[in-house]
Amino acid sequence: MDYQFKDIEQKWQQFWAENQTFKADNNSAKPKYYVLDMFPYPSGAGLHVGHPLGYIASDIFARYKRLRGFNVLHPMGYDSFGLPAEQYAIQTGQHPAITTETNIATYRRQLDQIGFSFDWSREVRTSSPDFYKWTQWIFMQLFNSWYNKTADKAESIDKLVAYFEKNGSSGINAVCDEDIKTFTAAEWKAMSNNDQQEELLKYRLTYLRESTVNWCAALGTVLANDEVKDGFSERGGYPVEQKKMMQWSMRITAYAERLLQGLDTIDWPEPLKEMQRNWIGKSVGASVKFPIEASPKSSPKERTSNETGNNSLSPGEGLGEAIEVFTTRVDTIFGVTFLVLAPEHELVPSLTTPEQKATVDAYIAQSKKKSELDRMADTKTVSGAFTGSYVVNPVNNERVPLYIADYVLAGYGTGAVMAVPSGDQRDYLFAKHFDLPIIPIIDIQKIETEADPTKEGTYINSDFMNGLNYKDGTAKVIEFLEGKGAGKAKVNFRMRDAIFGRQRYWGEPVPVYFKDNLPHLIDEKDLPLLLPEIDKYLPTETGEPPLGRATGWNYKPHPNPPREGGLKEHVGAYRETADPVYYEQLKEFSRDNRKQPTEAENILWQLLRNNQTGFKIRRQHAIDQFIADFVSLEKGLVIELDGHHHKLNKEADDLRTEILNHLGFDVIRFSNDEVLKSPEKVADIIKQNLISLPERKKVSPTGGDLEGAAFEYELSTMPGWAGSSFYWYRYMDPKNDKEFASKKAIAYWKDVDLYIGGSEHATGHLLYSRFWNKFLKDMNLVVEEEPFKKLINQGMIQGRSNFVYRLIDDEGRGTNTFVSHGLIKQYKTYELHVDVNIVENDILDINKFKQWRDDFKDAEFILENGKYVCGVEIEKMSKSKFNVVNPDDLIAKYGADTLRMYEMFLGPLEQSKPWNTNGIEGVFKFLRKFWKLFHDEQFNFRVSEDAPTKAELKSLHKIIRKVEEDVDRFSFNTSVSSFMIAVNELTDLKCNKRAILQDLVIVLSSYAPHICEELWVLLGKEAGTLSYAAYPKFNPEYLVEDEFAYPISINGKMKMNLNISLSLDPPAIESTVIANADVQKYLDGKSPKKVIVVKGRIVNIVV
RNA sequence: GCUCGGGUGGUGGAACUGGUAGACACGCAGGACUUAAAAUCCUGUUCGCCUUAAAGCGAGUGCGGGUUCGAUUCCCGCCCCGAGUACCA
Repeated sequence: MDYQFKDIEQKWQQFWAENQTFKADNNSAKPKYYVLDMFPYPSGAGLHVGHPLGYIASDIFARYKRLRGFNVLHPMGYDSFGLPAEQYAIQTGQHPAITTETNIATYRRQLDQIGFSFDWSREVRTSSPDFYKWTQWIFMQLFNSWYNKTADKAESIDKLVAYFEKNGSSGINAVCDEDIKTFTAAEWKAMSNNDQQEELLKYRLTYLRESTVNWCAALGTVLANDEVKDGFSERGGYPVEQKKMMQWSMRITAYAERLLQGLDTIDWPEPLKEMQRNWIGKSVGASVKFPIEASPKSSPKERTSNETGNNSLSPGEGLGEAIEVFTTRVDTIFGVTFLVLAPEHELVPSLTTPEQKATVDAYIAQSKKKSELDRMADTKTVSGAFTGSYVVNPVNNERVPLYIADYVLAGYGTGAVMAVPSGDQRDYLFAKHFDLPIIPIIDIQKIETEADPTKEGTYINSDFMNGLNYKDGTAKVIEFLEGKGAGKAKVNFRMRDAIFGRQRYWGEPVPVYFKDNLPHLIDEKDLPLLLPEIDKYLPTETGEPPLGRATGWNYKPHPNPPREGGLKEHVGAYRETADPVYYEQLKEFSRDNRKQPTEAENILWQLLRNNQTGFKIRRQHAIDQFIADFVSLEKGLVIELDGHHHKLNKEADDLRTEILNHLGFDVIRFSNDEVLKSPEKVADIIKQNLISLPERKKVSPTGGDLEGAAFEYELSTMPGWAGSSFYWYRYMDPKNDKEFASKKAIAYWKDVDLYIGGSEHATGHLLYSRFWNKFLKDMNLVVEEEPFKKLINQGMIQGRSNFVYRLIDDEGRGTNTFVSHGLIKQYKTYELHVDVNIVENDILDINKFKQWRDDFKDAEFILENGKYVCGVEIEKMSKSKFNVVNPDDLIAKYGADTLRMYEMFLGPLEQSKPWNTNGIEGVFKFLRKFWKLFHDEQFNFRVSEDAPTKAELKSLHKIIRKVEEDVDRFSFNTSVSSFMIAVNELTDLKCNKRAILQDLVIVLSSYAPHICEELWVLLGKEAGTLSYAAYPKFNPEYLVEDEFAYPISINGKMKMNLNISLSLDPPAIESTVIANADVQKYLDGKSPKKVIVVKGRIVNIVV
């Protein structure tokens, strides 16, 4: 039979699935090899031909490693939390879990038909509770840890507490917030528990703090720095503004240095490492304090210079009395002629003199108005304002005027710079603009037209530094500043702590509840904290995140220590945690209220009492800080009756409803009039409501009885990168419900040996993953410092768009006539994207075009040479450009083996390139040719048992070695070419010998697994054994030649080839060559000056 | 601006540590088979010149220079394309 790829591929895909051929074993004597792909977000659009590129490469590699005797872990899963499913949910009301499920099914189908050797028994999904349980668990470990700089690792927060108890805060060397308190051991012990918790939060590796965040109103969420590009959201391109919000953050900055150093130990593409280095942004310099001149309100003129000296504060006296700057050129400090603060700097208001207030306020207002983008685009215009205040230069006690300007960024360093106009171009321009002095401080500096940042030469105008060079000068000035307490050497990082909350629904809930406004972890036993159901995927009316809509979603802390005894246990739990005095008061109010019901209340009560609705209803019942008119605790329904005055009170009522919602109650309201008019109708509505409501899930403890206040959960969810920051460990032991992966599994698989994915994750996923990995290492939960030893970025596959050209008539309207690309210069036309699937080799299929869209039904064409030629452009592959090529179509036409090989054949894996289907025929022909080697003219399987010839063995062993070399350096495209060469050679040799073909099947099987499995069985082997066959051993003897056709060049120009025995030495070769008649002809009587002979390579004659 | 990639036929691309530039494939042209088409097979295909032909000559890896017997490969300067990043003090 001819090559029937459809049957063959289906058959083997089914076989692999049924026999779990690629299931990896956690117990194996074989060496391990972990090949990982960046798992996809399952989007609604499905896969296009760009997606599988990396998967094919990693699959070839994984299959190859199996042949080489490795125990290969090659899993796949889905990063299935994320925005698109949620946006879709907002538009359609479809639950994101359903959308996600559907999309995953499509992905799975598409992946399966490409024939990947994934171990599907290990599939993970970040959105499934048994996965995100561990995301939450790791979050808890981070919360329970702090970073000990002395030990240079994360440690348990208990250790910090123990230290505080013993030594107070002195001597602690931690990565923490800036506003930490200093206290003694006794003071610590005297603190209330809440105060202690508040202080500890400043040390925890994940913490809650008011931070400036990137707020994207359109998406309704904050975004991480890496999710913002040029002031717009990376997803969707919506504007992003800076906003202060209470936010969860991860103290990734604790790991800045280790993240930087680790880059030198891993085999990653240099550009990617460079991106991470830039992102971390380490700069070595010094921090210097410039004391603020006393009494900024008095006019500077009133003081003498003598006073200035006296008034200068001794540095380091405390915050607010000096301005701290960070500089990488502390050696230029004698050139400081002004200081500049960011307009947002917190000291600006207090340092602005009354005379300057109007100017400063105007400037701040103006710079606030400028969008982030304007601010970046407009780097030429100099702008700023004088505050009226002065600071003192600590090295020479000179008065230095203090300005604000938006070229200083609040977010970097201290938000303040010491300006040295002679050395910094921005400072130079600023000084020119405001007519400030420019002092040269290095002898060779040239500052007539611009700043000169040179480090060469020696210092001038620099007092004690005069005459010194850069290195000595820097050391000297730091020594001076340290002696005076005015500064010290400092390393600064650009990287900020990562914001860890999103005001979104479709993400991991944060396992935290609030008590007295302080966050507390839920009990580990209560993991996973499930994502609750909500009615709409939108923020609440009060602007809370969508989780605020969840009813009955509250945390009940476990009594501590646990006690037996039903209700009383819960009462006790509440009493420990809530304000008992207030609650008692509330209960009294309730009792009073019950005695004095309004008319409406009374009428309704008669219809609700004694389970008349089928449910127990209480009246005037205290819940949290409120008293509900009526309530069913069982169903969580609060019924409120509003008098007229309530209308005036709408805001307070809404708030109350909101809080009750948080506590798990639905609220329905009736007016007194409604009840008085038809009480039965109201009672019936209440009954219907009760029936339709589900049971309240969480029964919350309160005082008097079981119901009432419980603790609110955190309402943000985790960001998209949470689950992907450890998922590679979960694959090692995906079903484990005791640990995220067992110690044993981690000890065996250790880390990822090869990781393939796109470079778009450079500063997001790949940085966060390294951070979590280092943390897990510190906690002794994993064994390697770096998670991904070797990483390869596959290039982007761009789309190749085709265009047709529509003729424009005299009135400028589009006609229904289309002009071929070669002729468009002679006509007035405009271009239209045309579906690339109805274009072949840039020739439009006119019939398909007419069917493509209704309005083209009667299209006419102006052709060239009888054909309609389309225009071409390289663009991003996207639906709207009609240039998406779907792998399904190609598989249907050519099969998966052809697609796999063609994607590799396209060019080097790491290079970006446009997709072009033009060459795919060649690969398909190759596979048919390969198939034919095993078959006779009538397609009967026929393999000879004869001994192979030397030429056949040579072809085989060439390819054996080539594939070894190519796979090792991830050069898959060159292997494909070599396979073609091998098959061409064997076809020419008419080789159908088992001794050759059987090995060839093994070698090719990682690239084209289906056809090889089929031939393997035809060769009489057991089905399924090919994947674990031994890769043929390369024997160099088969490649040894007796002769070599030496290229003979004269003065470096190749003239001819000469067959010479390889046994000859260079001198013998030389004489053979010179003696040759043809060579003599070229020499034309001249005698050679010099002859270079490289054995087995070349002969070059110089004349 | 800075950092990192990359410029090779009509196209995708190959060429190991400096040693026959253009492998392999697409496309194109011509031919065979066929009533015809598809499929398949064969031949040619860097450019220019010369030639009936065989053959020959010259140029050529973005541009200009250098090192070398010999450079797509190494060095210097420049141009262009792509990616990342940006008042980072």
